[in-house]
Amino acid sequence: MKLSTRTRYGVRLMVALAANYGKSPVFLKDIAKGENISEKYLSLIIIPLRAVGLVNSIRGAHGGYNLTKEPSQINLKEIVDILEGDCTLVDCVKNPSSCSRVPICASHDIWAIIGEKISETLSSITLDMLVKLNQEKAGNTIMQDI
Amino acid sequence: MKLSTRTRYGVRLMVALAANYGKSPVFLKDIAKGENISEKYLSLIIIPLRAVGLVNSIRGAHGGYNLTKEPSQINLKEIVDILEGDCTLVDCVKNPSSCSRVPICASHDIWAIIGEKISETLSSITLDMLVKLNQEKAGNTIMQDI
DNA sequence: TTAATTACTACTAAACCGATAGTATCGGTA
DNA sequence: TACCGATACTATCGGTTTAGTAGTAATTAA
Repeated sequence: MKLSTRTRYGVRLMVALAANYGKSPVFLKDIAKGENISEKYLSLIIIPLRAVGLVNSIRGAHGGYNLTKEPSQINLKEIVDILEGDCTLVDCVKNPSSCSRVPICASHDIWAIIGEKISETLSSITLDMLVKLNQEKAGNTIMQDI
Repeated sequence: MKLSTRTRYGVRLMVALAANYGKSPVFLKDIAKGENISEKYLSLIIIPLRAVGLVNSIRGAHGGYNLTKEPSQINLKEIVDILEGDCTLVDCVKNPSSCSRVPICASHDIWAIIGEKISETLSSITLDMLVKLNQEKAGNTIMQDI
């Protein structure tokens, strides 16, 4: 039940974009450096995020990426759904016809309930919350350093 | 973030054992037939469940398996923890030293919170609840058939 | 025209996963 | 004691997925 590296990186990428919201476009190169992630790999991860309209890209010199919406209007479920496929723990929740046991299987119902809980929690967390949390943690770290 | 087949099968295995609690030991062969799962594969899955003391085994002719506790005393988190390793979405929650970014990473905190939610929900669901739910679903199916 | 940047396609090495196979061991029973 | 039915253990395998790399094309500001 682990999240893929793709999703983890994708969330950090989106948080980095959120931290820059309202400013000029960000180069993927800079995010890659800041997050210590391969730029090439990030450039693959951002494709579906752009395709679905969460991210806007500008090609060419002085190009870069921007969020298309305010960070408070983008929640984690949107990102996980895109990068992970969905927020369910078993295939038969999203696609009941994939298993003939669904009508008689109690576990199916349980996995569906837990998937709902996960979705609710992810939906309630927006990018601006993550940006703030990052700032707080950075502040605490500095305080600790002093 | 999908559950492994191992975990899904393991839960169904435990529910089948729970449905038989208090009776004579069950042959894995019979559970395999009832759940339509390879007996050999189930025999691998049950090893860690036995090792941790959730299941008791009797070898030899007329052997079989039994739960060691009442179904109401066994919850899903125990089973998932054993078969899946843990109930966390990312490694750095269970093992913070696996990532140097943990002290400054907001996503880490978020994944930890969601993992907590999942754990709580799994803990609240016991095997006897699943047995009852199975019985209800079986009843409904029969009603539909008539 | 050049340099910087995104866009796209292909590939690969390694890990993981579901499952199978075969043998060993145990224990009740005839 | 010999046999049969069951669990216990170890090894292996093929397929899929995953994380990541490589190279080239397209775009645009200067």
